[in-house]
Amino acid sequence: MQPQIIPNISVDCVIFGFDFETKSLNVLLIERFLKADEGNEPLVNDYVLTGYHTYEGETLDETASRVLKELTGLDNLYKKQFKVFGDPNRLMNDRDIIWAKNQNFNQRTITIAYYFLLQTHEVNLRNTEHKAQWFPVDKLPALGFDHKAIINEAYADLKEKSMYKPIIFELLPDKFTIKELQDTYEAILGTEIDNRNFRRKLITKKFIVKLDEKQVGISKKPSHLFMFSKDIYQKAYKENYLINI
Amino acid sequence: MQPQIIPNISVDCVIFGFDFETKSLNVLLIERFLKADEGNEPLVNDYVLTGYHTYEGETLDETASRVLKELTGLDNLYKKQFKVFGDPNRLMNDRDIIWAKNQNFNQRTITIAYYFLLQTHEVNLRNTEHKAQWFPVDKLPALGFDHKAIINEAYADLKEKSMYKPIIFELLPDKFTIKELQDTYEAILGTEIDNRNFRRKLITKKFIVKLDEKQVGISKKPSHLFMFSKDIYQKAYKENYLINI
DNA sequence: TTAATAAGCGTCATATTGACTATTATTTTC
DNA sequence: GAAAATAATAGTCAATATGACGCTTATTAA
Repeated sequence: MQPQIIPNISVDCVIFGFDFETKSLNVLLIERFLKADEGNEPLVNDYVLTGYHTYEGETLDETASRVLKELTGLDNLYKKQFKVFGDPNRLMNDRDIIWAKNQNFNQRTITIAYYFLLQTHEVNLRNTEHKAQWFPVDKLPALGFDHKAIINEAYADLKEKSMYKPIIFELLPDKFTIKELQDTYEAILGTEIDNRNFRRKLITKKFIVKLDEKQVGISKKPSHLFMFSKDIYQKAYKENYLINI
Repeated sequence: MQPQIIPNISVDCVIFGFDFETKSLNVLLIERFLKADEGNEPLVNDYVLTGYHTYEGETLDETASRVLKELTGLDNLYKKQFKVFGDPNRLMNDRDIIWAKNQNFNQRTITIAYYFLLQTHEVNLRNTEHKAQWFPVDKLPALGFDHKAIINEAYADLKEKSMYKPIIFELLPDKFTIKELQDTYEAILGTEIDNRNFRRKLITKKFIVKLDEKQVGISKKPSHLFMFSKDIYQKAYKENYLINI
């Protein structure tokens, strides 16, 4: 028996993936398609975030994790509930009205938006029944509902947090090079960073731990691998309130 | 005619006020009271945040502003939607069940939590029809529902933001002394700060503007007054992405 | 063997910080 | 009206961090 959904409350998930090939911060979107009656243009043909209604008896965090798992098969990713979108007319552009009519929903719906962080290669797109695809966060396709706004707010939050919290490591593999770390920062912040100063600054942090390993299978000089120690970070910053406005 | 409420969605407001007399960050709470049938102990006698259901046709931000205005008469304060509380059993302790029965609501309700920032003396408590009262954020009374958790999350968010954003000025009068600014930081962060280093650090910021005015009606050496220039701040930080983990 | 390339080390001037000492401008008290 | 008390404000000094660079080294491809 299907669990009962709460019709006016949903969760939408912005799935951010960092792609090390293209050094691009991407968002995972699914296709929304509705064929026209005759041989005309499709009525709806755009992309949306993955999301679904909350079930009775389920927490919002559980809804978000369930929705993520259904699309990607993944669990235990960094998850952040960052904002609620509840404007009365948030589902009111033309395509959305056609879509809503087709899907038989017409109530005002409030959506709790989450974002998740991972690397694009962690997701096997062929496994998904939806047509899911990665898009660079700065080259998004036409989006349904208010999902463009949701993505932009998620990105703004991620950008801000990445400047003062070690959230960026959620986008990196466990073992990474300083250059990869820098690439990720540059992609998120949209800036160029001097490589030598960046190295110095990061390598001197105690929570960036140098491993006894080097990159393999790389042409050019192979780089050392590092890891992020959450433990050391938390110990160091527990009692350390600094004003930095 | 009354607007229609959305029964399973509400907004709760954490109203933070800084009290310069006691140098304490306070929260404005309203009394929740339900008399017992006989001369017994009251059935419910604790405090809650102010909050109410969203109306159809109203944005969540509008709900929050409306609720704030009803309690305090105030408008245009700093407002932050910081988290949603939607656990299925969030209203399930004994007193809450009694209260819910008395008020005829029993549905799962999801609440969107906001916090507001102001100075305690801006609110005239005698004007309010509810029994509203300020409590220091670290000395809260017995609270109904999950409101203790909501306040703690709001405080954690405020604390974090105050370290890297100029949010603290929302708790201060337009014209303030450096000592008042320091007191506010110390109260929020719960730390002691060296007065001389703090002065130097803040006074050298271009967005802290020294006025041609001094405190009046004070014994001891009167201090200069300063103001915060949002304009200067925003211009300076628009293009200035710094990693500070 | 050499060229090419990215990794990684070093330098220098300037700015910021943390920990203190000292001075100044007020009001209250004697 | 002088002295004491108190808070505001200025200044010092060593250590550390930053921004803007130049240079060396390890590796693979040619």
